[in-house]
Amino acid sequence: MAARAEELCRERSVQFTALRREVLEAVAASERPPGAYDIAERLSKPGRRVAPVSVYRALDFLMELGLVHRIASRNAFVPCAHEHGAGENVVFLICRTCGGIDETTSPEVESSLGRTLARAGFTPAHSILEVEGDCGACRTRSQGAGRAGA
Amino acid sequence: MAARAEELCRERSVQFTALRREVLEAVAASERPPGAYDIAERLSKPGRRVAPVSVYRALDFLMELGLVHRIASRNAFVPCAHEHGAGENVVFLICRTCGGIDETTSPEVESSLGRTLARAGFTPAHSILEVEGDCGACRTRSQGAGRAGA
DNA sequence: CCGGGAGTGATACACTGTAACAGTGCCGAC
DNA sequence: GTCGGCACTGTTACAGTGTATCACTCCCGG
Repeated sequence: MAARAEELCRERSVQFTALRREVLEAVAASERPPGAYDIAERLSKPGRRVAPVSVYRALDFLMELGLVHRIASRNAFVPCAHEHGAGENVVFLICRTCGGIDETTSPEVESSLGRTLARAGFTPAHSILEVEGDCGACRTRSQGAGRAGA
Repeated sequence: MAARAEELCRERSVQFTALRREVLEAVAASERPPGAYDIAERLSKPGRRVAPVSVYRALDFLMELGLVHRIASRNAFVPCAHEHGAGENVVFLICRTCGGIDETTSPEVESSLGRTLARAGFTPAHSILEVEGDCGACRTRSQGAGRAGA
């Protein structure tokens, strides 16, 4: 993850600083997509306080690079699971049971959305597609209940 | 707008109170999609203060009925422009120039999204699709500039 | 009259995000 | 080497968004 970030930063001649790496790692390491304040708390230790505003700046930077996505419906952040550049359409699958967020792309959705927008005379710059529901793992787990081992 | 709301409330045996009507009308009357605090301010007059919390309650109620939608990327609310019930998929077109938000539906997008989700083993409960860009009116206006009359 | 539920008012608070300014370190110009 | 500029981070303060909690009213049925 950090390796790709470094590469991207070299390409664009921007700095991949320690704080930015730490924020990226914090996002990547979290079970559930953390909020900015969660990240700030996580990075703060006795003797070193990371303010939310610093986290926001790092997150903005990482989002610019497409390394992190923002989940608008949750005010949370997820590491980008693919290697798409910024600007590509992503579908976020938000599990309301486990709280996990998966990411997928769909050329099919993208093209049909493109047609719909064209029909409406709308020029898209950027879109958000978030679906809340139940992920396969959680559904299986709840159906196989009663003996839902470990 | 209010007529349809009253009908819906009768059907479901819930109350369409004065406050709820006022909030609905405030949302419908706004040029730009207002935030909850905007609505609260709008409904407050000397001698009568409507607290944001009351507005939120009314908005929750109205969203339940599908009369109002929440724009997650803007923390704003729009009146529902269609007569779909809750649960139907809607695409929001957010113009970054005029700030207006248009609403459309697309069975095409809906079905392709459905297939994508099925492929991912994900059971959707509810989805958010918001596109930011330029609406036709604004694009025309900026291109026809220089003589952009009234 | 009494009890209970729905709705609202009011206050306080938690959470999310931004503005503004100061300090630091790096790097090129001189 | 020193100066000045730039990018980055720290710090404080604040604006904006949303929720918890309790009190009160109103209505309605017993």
